[in-house]
Amino acid sequence: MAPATLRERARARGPATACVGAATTRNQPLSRSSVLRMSTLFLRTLREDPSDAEVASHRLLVRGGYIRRAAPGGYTWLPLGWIVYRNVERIVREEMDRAGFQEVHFPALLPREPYEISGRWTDYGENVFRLKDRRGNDFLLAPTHEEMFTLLVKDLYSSYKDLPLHIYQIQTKYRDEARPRAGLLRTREFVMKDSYSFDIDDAGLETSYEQHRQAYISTFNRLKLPFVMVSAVSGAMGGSASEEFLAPIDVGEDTFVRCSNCDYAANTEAVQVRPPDTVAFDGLPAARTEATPDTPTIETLVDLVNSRADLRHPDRDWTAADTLKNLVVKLKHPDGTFSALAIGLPGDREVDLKRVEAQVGPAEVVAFEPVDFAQYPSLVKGYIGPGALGENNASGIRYLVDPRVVDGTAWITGADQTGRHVLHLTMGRDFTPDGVIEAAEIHGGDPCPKCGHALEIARGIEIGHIFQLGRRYAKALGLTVLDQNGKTQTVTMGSYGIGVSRAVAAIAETVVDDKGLCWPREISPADVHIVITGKPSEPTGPKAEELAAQLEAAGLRVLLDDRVGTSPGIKFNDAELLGVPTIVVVGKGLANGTIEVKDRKTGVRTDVAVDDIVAHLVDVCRA
RNA sequence: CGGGGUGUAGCGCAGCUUGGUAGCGCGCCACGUUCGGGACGUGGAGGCCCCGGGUUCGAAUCCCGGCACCCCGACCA
Repeated sequence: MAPATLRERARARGPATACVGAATTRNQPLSRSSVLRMSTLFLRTLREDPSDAEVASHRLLVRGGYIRRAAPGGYTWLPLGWIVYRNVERIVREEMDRAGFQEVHFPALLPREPYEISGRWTDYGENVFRLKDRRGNDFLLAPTHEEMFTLLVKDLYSSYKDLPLHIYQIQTKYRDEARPRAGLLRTREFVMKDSYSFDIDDAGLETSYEQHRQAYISTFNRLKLPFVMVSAVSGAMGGSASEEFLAPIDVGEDTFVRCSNCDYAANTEAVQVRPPDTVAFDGLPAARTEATPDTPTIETLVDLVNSRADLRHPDRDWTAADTLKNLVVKLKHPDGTFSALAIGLPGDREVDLKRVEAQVGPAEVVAFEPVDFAQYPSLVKGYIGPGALGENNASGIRYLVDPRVVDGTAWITGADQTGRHVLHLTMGRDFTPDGVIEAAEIHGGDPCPKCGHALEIARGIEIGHIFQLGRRYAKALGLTVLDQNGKTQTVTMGSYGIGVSRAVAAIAETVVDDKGLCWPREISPADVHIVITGKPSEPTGPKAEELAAQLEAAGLRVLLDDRVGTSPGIKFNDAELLGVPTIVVVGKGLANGTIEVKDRKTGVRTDVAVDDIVAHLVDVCRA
């Protein structure tokens, strides 16, 4: 006699493994099996996209019940998400350990002092979460741990014999981001694996850096995360050589260039424009100042000089690239003071503030206001020229120019008088700036600094960053060791980070399709997702239970959709949304002795004989 | 921190212009039917309409002030 209600039927079906204890209303809450059961999993998939999620990883991780937003810039990991997160973390840890790095673990809550000494209590600015203890002492939630690692090594080591040393941690970091966004891609609390290397000399640092580079390459390969290694600038961390690992994905926040011909790739902030050859001054026309009425823009200026016979270029038309645009910005320094900076660049280029800030950091670039002009009477708005700029000229404002401005290049530029411009103003002969700055926007098609072929521009998610920090922190915090000669040496350091929680989102980004996620096997919450279809009275349920137990015994991780009364369409769609790489359907085919195996990624379905199914799946999953 | 958008049931949304019983779809609960691609019927539960002031006999709706979220900039793993 068939059980009367759905619930009784569910109970009647039960798991193949022994049901422990008294009858319950759930299928198997007390079973020791590690099979994940959809009937009891703390999971709710969403039929529709959440309205606040824009990027694919955010949308699908929420829809698939992997994460829930808990706070501005903070997410809760649900059971499936936490499994995925831990898989990623485990891979990172295993790769670090394999490289011979040793894991330690610091507090995230730290006192002010170390950061005060390194200068970052102020340099890090608003991005640090600061708090006070009951006595009013300052603390912070660590945004990164250079200081603590440095102090720890100082605490324990004092000989060159102890070096090199590589230590790392996997830690929750806190940054008070002005704008968290895109789900896990930019949060205020996130997990980072940060490593530090300690060496006695520069050659050692080079070696340590290279070791980390290799460890990162194998880590990202194992995470199945496509990446591009780009030259970078080191920002607030300080230091010299630095490379970023970017997953080339359009929703990423980093813009980078890569050469269409050679292996050059760089963050746009780090691109160094190759200067043209200098030109001898002999025979170059003398500079001349001309009235140029009604030329408020570069465009109108170029039109005017091209249309006036007396100003025309002898061989060709003038273009915006012949003009030298000068603009003034203010630098806001971490201590709250301001200074002015003038930038000169070809008129066909806009200023890329990110590039500027990468070079003036930790100062921030802010707009030069009309009130600021009042302080510099020699600056004529709209007609600022090299004549007024520079530390030795009227304004005294530091003047840096684009690398394309080399000796012998001639420019049309402001004459520091309203309505007047200078033509043929020649660098090195008529003016001398205080230095060079990479401020100009990089355009697709610009020449590669290495080989001269065209650059292309792409976007990426920063998943890793490696730096040669040098001695900045060791010096500030007094980390020294004695060398072979008994002489005190300041240790040189490297710092290396992987965004672990961000990597989960980056991986998700790279594996989405129109149906949902599709995890790399090692990261997936399970190896196989078994879907049971058919009426509860059919043998598909018990057969699937048996299969799940066999697969588990064979070492596979199983997610079993044992929900009763859920229509097959929902189960199929959920399976595709969740993205376990192998989907197994125990259903119709069973009558003919087959079970269907579907590859999530390719969609290819194979009917496999019941007798062969376990061996087949073990093969598929071990492949 | 600038610009734009949105806050109404767990989720997705309508209602607001023109003030008067808070609605729809999905999900959830109960019973029955159904069982290979987001099934059906019947009956239910669930709301500080973001918060605080104001106008009004009466406010989800109008006014003022906040806050939150999302997107684009600015800033960063």
